Amino acid sequence: MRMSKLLLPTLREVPAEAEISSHQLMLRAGMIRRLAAGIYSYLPLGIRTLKKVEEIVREEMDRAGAQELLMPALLPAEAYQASGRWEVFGDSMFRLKDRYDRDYCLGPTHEELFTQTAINEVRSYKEYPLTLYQIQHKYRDEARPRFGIIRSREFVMKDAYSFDISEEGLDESYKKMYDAYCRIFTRLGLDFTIVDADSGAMGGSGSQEFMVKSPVGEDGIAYCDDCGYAANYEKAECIPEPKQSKEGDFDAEKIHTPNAHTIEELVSFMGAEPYNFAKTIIYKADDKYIAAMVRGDREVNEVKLKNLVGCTDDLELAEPHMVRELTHAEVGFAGPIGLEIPVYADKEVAMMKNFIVGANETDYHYQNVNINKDFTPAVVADIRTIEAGDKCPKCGRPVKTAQGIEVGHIFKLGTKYSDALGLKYLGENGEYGTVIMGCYGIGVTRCLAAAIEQKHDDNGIIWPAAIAPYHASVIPVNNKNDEQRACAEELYKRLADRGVEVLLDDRAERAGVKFKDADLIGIPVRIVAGKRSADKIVEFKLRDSDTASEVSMDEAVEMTVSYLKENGVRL
RNA sequence: CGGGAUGUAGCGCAGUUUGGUAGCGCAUCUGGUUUGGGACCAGAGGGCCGCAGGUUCAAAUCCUGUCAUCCCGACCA
Repeated sequence: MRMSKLLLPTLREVPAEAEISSHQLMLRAGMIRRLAAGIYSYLPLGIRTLKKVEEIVREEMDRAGAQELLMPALLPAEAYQASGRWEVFGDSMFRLKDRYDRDYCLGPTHEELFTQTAINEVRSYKEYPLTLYQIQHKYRDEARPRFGIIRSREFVMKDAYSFDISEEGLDESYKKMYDAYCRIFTRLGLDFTIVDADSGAMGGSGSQEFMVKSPVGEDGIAYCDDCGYAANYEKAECIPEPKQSKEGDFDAEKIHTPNAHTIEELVSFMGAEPYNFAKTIIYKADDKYIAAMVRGDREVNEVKLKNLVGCTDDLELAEPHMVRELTHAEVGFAGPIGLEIPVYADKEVAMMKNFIVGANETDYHYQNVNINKDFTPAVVADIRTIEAGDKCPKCGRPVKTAQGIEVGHIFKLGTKYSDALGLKYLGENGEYGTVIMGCYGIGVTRCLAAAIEQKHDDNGIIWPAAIAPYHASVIPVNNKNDEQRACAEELYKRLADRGVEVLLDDRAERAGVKFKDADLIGIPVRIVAGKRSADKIVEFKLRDSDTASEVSMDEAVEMTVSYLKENGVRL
């Protein structure tokens, strides 16, 4: 491709709308443009990269035995009404009506449609197992789109669904997808971590997420370098770690703590440590109210608590007026003693002695409180969020924590949708059985952002060769110099003949501009035709390296080809 | 949905406090000089100052409303 003809509107300055590196760089590199909040157009460079990711996903899904099909993105309401998700999705579903006032939506995910397809098209046990997938646009009216294409309202997802007639079959289908995902993300050049994830209200017997570690990731993960354990915060089991308590038998004693609402304020007011306190937090779980207790230096994990309580709808902090009504005190002075709602205490709280809690009276706390003497929790369980340095639940060594971008999620669904929609197979003895499903997603567009977040520098993107929009860039330093131009043209042709996707920067720009753009858009190989062009000596440089070498044109071609092949490019 | 911020040329911003001809840098176009890391000189084009009301002789500027965008939080199969 001649860059003089390429629609490549690079930006020198960082658009004000972009906060994180990948978003800034995708805008500056002329890959995407924002049309509305969370809705993006893909310019030539962007769609080129996106297609490369899609193609790798497609190849590996096909290799794993999955079959591609394509569902509509525009869906009638009935598709979701039978499963109940027309209501469940709530505001996050884009809804619309046709001219006859019938309800439609833009598909946020397609479990129902694939299940329905199996119902319509498959009858016999002989036709299972079956795994189907599509690469399709998804629509979710996110409460808060952000970070460019990392959380957008329209995005490309590969979603696959497996159908089996036994649990063992599901395990096999799941494993195939797991392996395919490993190959996909490896080929994409992503450094990923697989974590155990919460199955949550979906039930099911297992779920894992593929994460790219990044400070801008929206999910917290805990991992252990020693034994390989990895889980997201919702799933990571916390091993209680007793902290030194005040020993001895004391009676609970009310103390005056004016204006001390938070642990920090209490710590400075009383001169105690955060772990001498137990926080009591009032939650609203569906229509009930409950109290959660964790040690003062810990945080409640709301997903764990939600699963424990078994609430189906939302678990959220209680409104301040309800806190006042339930505790008879201002927010910040809640405690377990005399509280009339169930208390869910973290395991660590159960190990504490003579600790400090709110007194359910404004400006008062109790000290020397002891569990089962001064109050009895309804449930003792793991409800806190794991922290760096906590014991690894598998090997006991300290875990590390990181933020991760979720690029893939695989899930054993079980029979949730086949039960709801009536997906059965006819078995070999004429009996009916319920089909067991799995679902498997990859955030295709998100992978682009993850790759950029993972590898870039001050000058721009550093693409993994396998998904770079072009493999190589040939730059004649001075476009008006006939020898340089001829050398670049020849190199351009020879690389293209070898199957290399090559850009020729034939623009009437100064060398500096061409170098800056090549770096910004992250082309892996750069070959410069400069002063020695007459002798067919050119400069070879990799984007991911700061050294350049002068080589013959022949060598430059071979070096390019072998570099690309070594990095997963099929020429 | 709660909190905060911002809307002025394609992009980045100043101007708003104290109302009085709409500016700067980059980008774009023309001519010339340059040519190995975002050149220089000269010239040119480009604006419903987010939108709608209101106050005023006069509104980018003051008032009211509204819309949009971004950030923090809540939410996220």
